[in-house]
Amino acid sequence: MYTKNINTHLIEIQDYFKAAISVDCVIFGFDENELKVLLIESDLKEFKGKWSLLGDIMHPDEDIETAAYRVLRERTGLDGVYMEQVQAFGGINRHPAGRVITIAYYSLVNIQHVELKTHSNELHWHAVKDIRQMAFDHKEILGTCLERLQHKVIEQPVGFNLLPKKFSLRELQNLYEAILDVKLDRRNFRKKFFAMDYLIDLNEEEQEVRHRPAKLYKFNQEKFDKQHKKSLGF
Amino acid sequence: MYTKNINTHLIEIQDYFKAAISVDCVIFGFDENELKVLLIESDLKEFKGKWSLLGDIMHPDEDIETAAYRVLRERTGLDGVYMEQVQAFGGINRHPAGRVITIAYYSLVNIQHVELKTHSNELHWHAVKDIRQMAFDHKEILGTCLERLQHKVIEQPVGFNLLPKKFSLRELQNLYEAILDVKLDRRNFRKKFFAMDYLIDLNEEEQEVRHRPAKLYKFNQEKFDKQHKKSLGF
DNA sequence: ACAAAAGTGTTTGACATACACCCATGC
DNA sequence: GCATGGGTGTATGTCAAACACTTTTGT
Repeated sequence: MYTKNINTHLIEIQDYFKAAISVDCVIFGFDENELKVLLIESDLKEFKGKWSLLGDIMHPDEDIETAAYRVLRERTGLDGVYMEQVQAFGGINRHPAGRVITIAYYSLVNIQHVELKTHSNELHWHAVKDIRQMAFDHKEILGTCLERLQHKVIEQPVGFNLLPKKFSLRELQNLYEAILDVKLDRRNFRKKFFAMDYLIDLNEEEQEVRHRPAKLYKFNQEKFDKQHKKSLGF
Repeated sequence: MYTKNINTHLIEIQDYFKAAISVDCVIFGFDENELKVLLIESDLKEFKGKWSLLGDIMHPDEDIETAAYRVLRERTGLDGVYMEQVQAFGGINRHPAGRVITIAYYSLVNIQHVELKTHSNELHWHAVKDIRQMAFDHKEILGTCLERLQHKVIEQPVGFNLLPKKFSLRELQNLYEAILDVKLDRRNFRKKFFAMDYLIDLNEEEQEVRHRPAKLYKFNQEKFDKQHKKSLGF
């Protein structure tokens, strides 16, 4: 028995250059105390009326991550935001047009910074927990990305990317409760974040609330980056 | 500005079906108290004498995971072993033959069960920590897979897949020390595993050691599966 | 008897959990 | 003054870390 191997035998490859690669972006936002995701209405007849992730075919001259950032930029106008590759999805019949393998990314954006392009009125933010059906295998992709985010957010303070620069501890807690779908104890939550020591007290307060205003903080990104570099052994 | 989107606009896709998808398997084994990985010598002129992961082009009629299992089976004769997708690698020039996106998997095998095929004398087990250079971007892929394994092994007891059915606690500890590249306290390690309660005492002992023989255990896979199902909400 | 590794318990500190009251503001 | 959420501390349990001596076997 002879085993073909792309890494050792080149000649036979050309027959195989027939697949398409796409990227699909799970763009998370946070608003009204809910985790949201940006979706577009599919206009494929196969998925009429269903919602779809934002994706595109990867161009021949860009690498995968570049394609994912391009999709994000084209749809939200944002650049340089938090993004992480999750995994590839490649079921044989996942796309009606042929064999399309998609690489899923999720990104965390400040929903206030997103200005939906005027030509994109078919774009909408959806509460993640209310989503029932989606086009393609996008429900599965969304589920996998959400799980990854849940894991990530308890390991590293990436949640700040979903918040405005200035935020109260209540907002931060609401965020974590929305992502993890749990209720958290307020005092213990505060203790944990103060102990982490990534919060900078801005000596400002909430405005226009009809109760005692909360103090505002910002995330100490520089300190986090520095400490994280260290832990990576640089 | 108009944004092409594979999920909504089909007509333009055909131009893009020109990429190849491959799978690359990081096949981990454990022997002589070292974490090993199964590699093949590359015979591409570009990578003469360099070592390469085991991979192959995905066939048009199989999904990605099937392709990965096929590579594993063809190279090791093994089936149904532990495997996990890690992520896609798709740098523009990562493959000399053209645009090849590869999906990386790692798998954990009992190295004693692997019978290297006779036609595969170019296959060798390498100690992970001794590997310097590899063909393609395989060093990066290996590194990413190792990190994923390190994460996984502290969350779930997947390490058993690397050991013989019967093992001593010393072997188990050596395994964890090799994977995580740390020294562990023997008493705390034993405590932790006994507390997990996934070890079945076989009432057998090591043979032919020139010191007090250790007791042998096996992993209670059924119990683990049952508890894990529960935690997934089934 | 000696070498070599197996086996075992206790103490300590750190961290997560649970829980209730006073405070500042707008109305 | 009342409704609303902001802000705080303590007690308890759980878990990880540190640490040294006895036991069993082969030679």
